[in-house]
Amino acid sequence: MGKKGEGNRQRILDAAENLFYKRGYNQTSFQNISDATDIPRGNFYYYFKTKEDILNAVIDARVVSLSAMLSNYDAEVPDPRERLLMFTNVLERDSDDIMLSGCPLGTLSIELAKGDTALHDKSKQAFIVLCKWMEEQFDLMGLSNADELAIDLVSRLQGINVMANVFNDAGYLKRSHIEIKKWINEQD
Amino acid sequence: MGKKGEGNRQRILDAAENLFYKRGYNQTSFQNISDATDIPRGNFYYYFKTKEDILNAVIDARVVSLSAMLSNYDAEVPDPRERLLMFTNVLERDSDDIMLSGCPLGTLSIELAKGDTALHDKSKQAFIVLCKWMEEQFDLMGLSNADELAIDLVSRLQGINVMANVFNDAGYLKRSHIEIKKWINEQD
DNA sequence: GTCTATATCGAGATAGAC
DNA sequence: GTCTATCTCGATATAGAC
Repeated sequence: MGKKGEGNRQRILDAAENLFYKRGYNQTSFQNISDATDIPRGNFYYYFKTKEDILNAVIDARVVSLSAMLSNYDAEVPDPRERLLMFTNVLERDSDDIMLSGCPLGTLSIELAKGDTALHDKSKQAFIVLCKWMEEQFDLMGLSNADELAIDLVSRLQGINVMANVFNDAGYLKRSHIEIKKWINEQD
Repeated sequence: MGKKGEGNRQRILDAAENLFYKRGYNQTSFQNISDATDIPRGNFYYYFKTKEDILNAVIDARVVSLSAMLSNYDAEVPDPRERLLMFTNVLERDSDDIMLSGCPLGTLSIELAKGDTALHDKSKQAFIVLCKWMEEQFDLMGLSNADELAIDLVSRLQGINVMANVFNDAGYLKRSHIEIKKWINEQD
């Protein structure tokens, strides 16, 4: 048999991650998560003390999965510039979701910035991981202002995601990704 | 004597505009607006049929005030490039609010994108006004791809605002505004 | 571990007195 | 026009049976 409970915990986490993204954290109810998992509301409290606990666990899971993805690039792709280009390509793959719901990291952090400070701070973690990784890549490319380039790249990507979300414009998204990749190739 | 009621309507609108920005639309209650205005909850329904009606009126007011601001630039500043630089300077003036609560237009649209479609569509209106105006300025500057430049500029500004909001970083905000103004001056 | 029933609260909205 | 009292609903959270 084994740990069936951990399976339930993971299912709650997966459903919450998706719903927090598609509906927003505050607009996602336990009922929504229950409907998506067929796990009754009351059962959630066996795995998580509060709704905030679920959010913290979701962010932890995101940090882990993002870190794993980036480590994978480090292992599979020798050239740091190629790694950055590959990251941009992944965003292209998710462009439908981004047009509908924006950037998973950005929209969550923006939502939480308007509420509790502790949750907003927590949401920064994924951004910090991403920025640090990009800084490493620019550093490996021998660029002196790697920290500024990293935040500039994330900033550009966030801007693109916001506009894609506001206007639901696929053409703009496609064009911008080309521009971003051009920009990455120009840095030296 | 005159229309005291319209004064109340305006006070509700002003308080709602501020609270929707600082707390988010969904996280702002009638009680919050009541506390801010000293107008009892029940009275709101004399001026607005629903909470969505208040939001629609807030967005209408923003469109009017943004249009007025831009028309004022058109009247006061002859050079279109100077107008764009002046717009950027205004954002600099609001940088404390942006670090705390993000871009008033962007964060609202992002929040509404996760819910009702009609409200999200409504929230685009301010963006459309802004993009059109910027397009006009680039057009007056004799640039052929004015439409793309306009959305690129808004995109860059949105990215900056997101990062400033996520990281509460004043230094980044200041540096980015310089870069943006450099970019505006480079376009020809 | 799992599930049902329920407590408690605050939300948007309404009715009607003044 | 203004204000109070109240309705209804859905939210998070808890208690306790199985």
